[in-house]
Amino acid sequence: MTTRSATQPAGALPQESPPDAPAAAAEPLGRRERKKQDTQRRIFEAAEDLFTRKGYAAVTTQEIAEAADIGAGTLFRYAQNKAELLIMVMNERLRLGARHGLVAAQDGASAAEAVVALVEPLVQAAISQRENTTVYQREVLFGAEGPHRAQALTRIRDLEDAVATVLRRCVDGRRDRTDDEVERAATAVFSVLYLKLVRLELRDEYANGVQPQALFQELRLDVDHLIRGLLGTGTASTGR
Amino acid sequence: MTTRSATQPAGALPQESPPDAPAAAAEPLGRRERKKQDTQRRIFEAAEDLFTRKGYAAVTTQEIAEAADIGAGTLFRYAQNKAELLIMVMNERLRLGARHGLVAAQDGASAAEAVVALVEPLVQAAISQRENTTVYQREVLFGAEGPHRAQALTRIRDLEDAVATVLRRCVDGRRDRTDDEVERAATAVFSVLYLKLVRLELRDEYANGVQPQALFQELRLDVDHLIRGLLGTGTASTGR
DNA sequence: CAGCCTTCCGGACTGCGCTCAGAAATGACT
DNA sequence: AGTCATTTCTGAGCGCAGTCCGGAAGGCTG
Repeated sequence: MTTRSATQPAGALPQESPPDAPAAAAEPLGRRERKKQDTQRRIFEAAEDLFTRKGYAAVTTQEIAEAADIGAGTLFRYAQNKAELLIMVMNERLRLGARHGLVAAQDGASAAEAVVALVEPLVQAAISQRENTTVYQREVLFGAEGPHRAQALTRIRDLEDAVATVLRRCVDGRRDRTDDEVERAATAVFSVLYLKLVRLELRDEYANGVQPQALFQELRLDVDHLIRGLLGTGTASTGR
Repeated sequence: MTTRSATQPAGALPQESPPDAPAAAAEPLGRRERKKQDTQRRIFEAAEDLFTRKGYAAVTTQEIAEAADIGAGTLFRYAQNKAELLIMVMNERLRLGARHGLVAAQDGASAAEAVVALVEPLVQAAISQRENTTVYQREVLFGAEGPHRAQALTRIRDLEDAVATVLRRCVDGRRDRTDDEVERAATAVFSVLYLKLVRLELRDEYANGVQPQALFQELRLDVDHLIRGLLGTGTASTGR
């Protein structure tokens, strides 16, 4: 009763070019499959363009369907709902930023900087596309199930793991903390960052135009404090 | 362009019986005002009943209007949107639980227990009315502006302050932490609690039927770790 | 009570996300 | 090519949140 079994519409996301497909001929895609992928691509491009230009709320699913040159009903065979279209687009955007984040985290001077570097793509998105990012977070947290949302959740979990890794580097050699403690701390760090971002986005009710620099500084401070707590006082400024 | 000035529909919430109204006669309410308050009350009761019995999604604004015996359009002169109706109801429910929470926090054995006691009403609501609570949190975080949501935000802020107070009691005498540090810690504690709650509510996708006991235990552990961090290692089990 | 202004009410209406029953396309098999 | 089963597409239609404007009802003054 619950659930979609393994019958998800599958693909749907701009594939990470699988190095080599299993045995079967390299190009045995029937007309059907090709058409489907093409439609998928057109939908993605239409959604990306419209959402970016006009913002989530101002875009209707009709518009997207028309821009993708398909019927209004067809759209919903490729996405469970409007929100999933945005999640799809944002996932891709964040994926592109993620690599940079991971690299930056490697040579972040302090642990705090490393952690902040990890979430930088999200922060950048939050600054440059406030509305879409807000909706993205809302829907990832509270939206209906769907393949793209599931992927977003996976990405979040990965981010958390990455934070844990950074923290583990800090802890190593200092005093032995259990893995449990480190993971708890990672969750704490991430929770604070995430909610801070959300609050910030909502702040346009109070003050508009956030200073990116100030924001990053803020985040770094918060993380620093948390890490200091984890290490049991003392400065955390020498990360790795 | 932004905004509602001070022209909010005012009242709207089951008043905390103001001890004595300013000078002007005790009962100078014109028929109009009386009718308005009555309508307000009927809307509140209708919304409370329907949301509780059927759950947010299954209730239509039409239904509420009919149950309150008013026109469909009239409803929206008393609430900005459907979500505000739920927020209104939940605010009241949480307000009733809040007092108990504050008392429990006073004589909580450990600081962790005190903090958990503060959020107990929310947790209880989350357990007994999962759907409504989820919507409540979603709308408080991401919903459109409105008087009831504003009040919910205030309540959240108060809760955070209460947490800070508890923490301050812990810190007192141990080592001097700046207020800034304490407030940061309070925000951290609260963020973790809040997100944990949210995640838990969403977990019905994975596992249903949460054990209240286990949940509270979980929360207590988390808070304990955070406090230990703040205190700079050592047990935090002796709160006040 | 009579007139007038303001405030409030209500239900037809709009717009949008999403569905569904039927049409069309595709490919496998004669 | 012709038939048929299956997958995919489609757009008219539905339900619902929220709007709008014509009209009713309260409160004031004389």
